[in-house]
Amino acid sequence: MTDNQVRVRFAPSPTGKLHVGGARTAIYNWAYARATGGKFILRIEDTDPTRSTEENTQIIVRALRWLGLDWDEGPEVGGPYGPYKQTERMDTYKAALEKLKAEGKVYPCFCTKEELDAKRKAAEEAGKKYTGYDRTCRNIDPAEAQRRIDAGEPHVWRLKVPLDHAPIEFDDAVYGHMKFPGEVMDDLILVRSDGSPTYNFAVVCDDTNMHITHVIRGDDHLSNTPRQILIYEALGYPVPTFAHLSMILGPDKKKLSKRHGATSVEEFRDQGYLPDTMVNFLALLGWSLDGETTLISREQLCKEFSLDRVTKKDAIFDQTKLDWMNGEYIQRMGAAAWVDYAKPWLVQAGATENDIDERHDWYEKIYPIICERLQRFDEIPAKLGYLFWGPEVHLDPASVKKVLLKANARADEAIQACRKVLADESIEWKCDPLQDACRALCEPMDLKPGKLFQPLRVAVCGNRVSPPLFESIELLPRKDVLARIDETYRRVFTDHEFDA
RNA sequence: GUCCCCAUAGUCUAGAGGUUAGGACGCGGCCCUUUCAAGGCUGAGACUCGAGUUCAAUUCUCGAUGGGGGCACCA
Repeated sequence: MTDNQVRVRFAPSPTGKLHVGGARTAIYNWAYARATGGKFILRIEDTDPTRSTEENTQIIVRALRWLGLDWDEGPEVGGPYGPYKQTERMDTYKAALEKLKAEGKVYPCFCTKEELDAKRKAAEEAGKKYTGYDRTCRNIDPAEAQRRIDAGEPHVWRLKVPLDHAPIEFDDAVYGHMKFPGEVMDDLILVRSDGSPTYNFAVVCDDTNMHITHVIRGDDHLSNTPRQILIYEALGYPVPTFAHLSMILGPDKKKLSKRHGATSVEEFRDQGYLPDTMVNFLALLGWSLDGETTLISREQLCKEFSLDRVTKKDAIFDQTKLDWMNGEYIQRMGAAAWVDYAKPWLVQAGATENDIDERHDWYEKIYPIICERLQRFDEIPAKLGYLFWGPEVHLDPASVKKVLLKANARADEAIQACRKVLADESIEWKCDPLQDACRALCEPMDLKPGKLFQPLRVAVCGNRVSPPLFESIELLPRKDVLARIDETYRRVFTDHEFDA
């Protein structure tokens, strides 16, 4: 390890999917490491056996990979300070506990969870403030304690917090100088009765052993920090720099949760947001480059990110802005990348994977007509389905009524006139010549362009709203276009299917 | 209850002891236009409140209010 090199970590607990708040924490850690030439470490905090699963670990790792984050040490890549899963580091916590035992800085506590819960409840009901553990077991005679341990009585190990400890102070890289009164710190549990370390204990051990220099994490840990500092002090370890990040809230200013809709990276991926969008959006939710920049590349982020421009204010997750941003990225991604990324949704629209692979060029021609009217990839089936109908047309009843059956619209005439032009094989099957030839009908027929083209649009695309008409026609085979027109004419004007 | 944090338009944010308080999303209007978009122009919209410091406070201090988080053998 190089002296003074920044070492940061993202330490998720695998109890669920990767939440966007966690994702932002990961991005900030990653960007900070990249901006400072430091190391970014991924550590899995799986000490809670009831909620942690290997499957969740994989989900989180996959989500981080999808976002395009890479770590220098951690699962899948290894590193000099492994293992990078807490359940595999039990011996290190045990060693730390032994050290504290030897120095008399911890004591065994035989109070059961039930007793503690009862005391807490009683205090609350009596209207008194609960001030933490009452230190009942702190004064048990050591010999007596040992006898009870030897007898197999369940016990936890608590930190013997120095009585009348001075206020605990530290400088947070985001919040500035922090000061917590020492007397509110109770003797927190370091090791549970099953021998496993608690979060606060494991984090301190790991961050020290992994030589973490900056702990960048959620604001919900701010109040834990003084407790952890107590542990650092007891262990005689150097205290890292802390940087706490504000929370991400839902539109109702409550902690972002399922009832607000999508909350996990995975869900946003499935809705058709690009990784670049997510990184950009999350990066700027609580950090700014200059107040002007709204679109920022990974490269720039990795170059310019700094902790001193992180805001302290909680941020509301605004999916409308995310939609806009994703649209911007779609417009910039280019045809080839678009086709590759759009594959699953194109298949939903009616394409087949084989066809996409074999006729990639054709699919790339869709991009120019759709890229500026797409914000999410999951809009593809609805917006591009008509390209995959073959000779059939799925007529939208409302569009038929508004455009084809509108009184005095002369839609039947318009359709037939356009059909004649489109059937003329002397006209090249290209957007411009076809469009020009159809447009030439306007004057002799005394029809405004809209009156001529909208009926055709419905007949070909099935809907009065669609991507550009003649660009679409060019993408379709002539026989299919004519078949659709014929079908529309028959159903609407001959069979009167939509009259009722 | 207690400890801690936060406070610029609906949202994300920039900002300085004296600014016409800047940008972006969204919203309104106009232009463009065969639909929808995109694009261009344009409009409305903010410093939570109350004291104090100061020639001057939205910016500094204190208080109030509002919002958030912690106080577990969860992380």
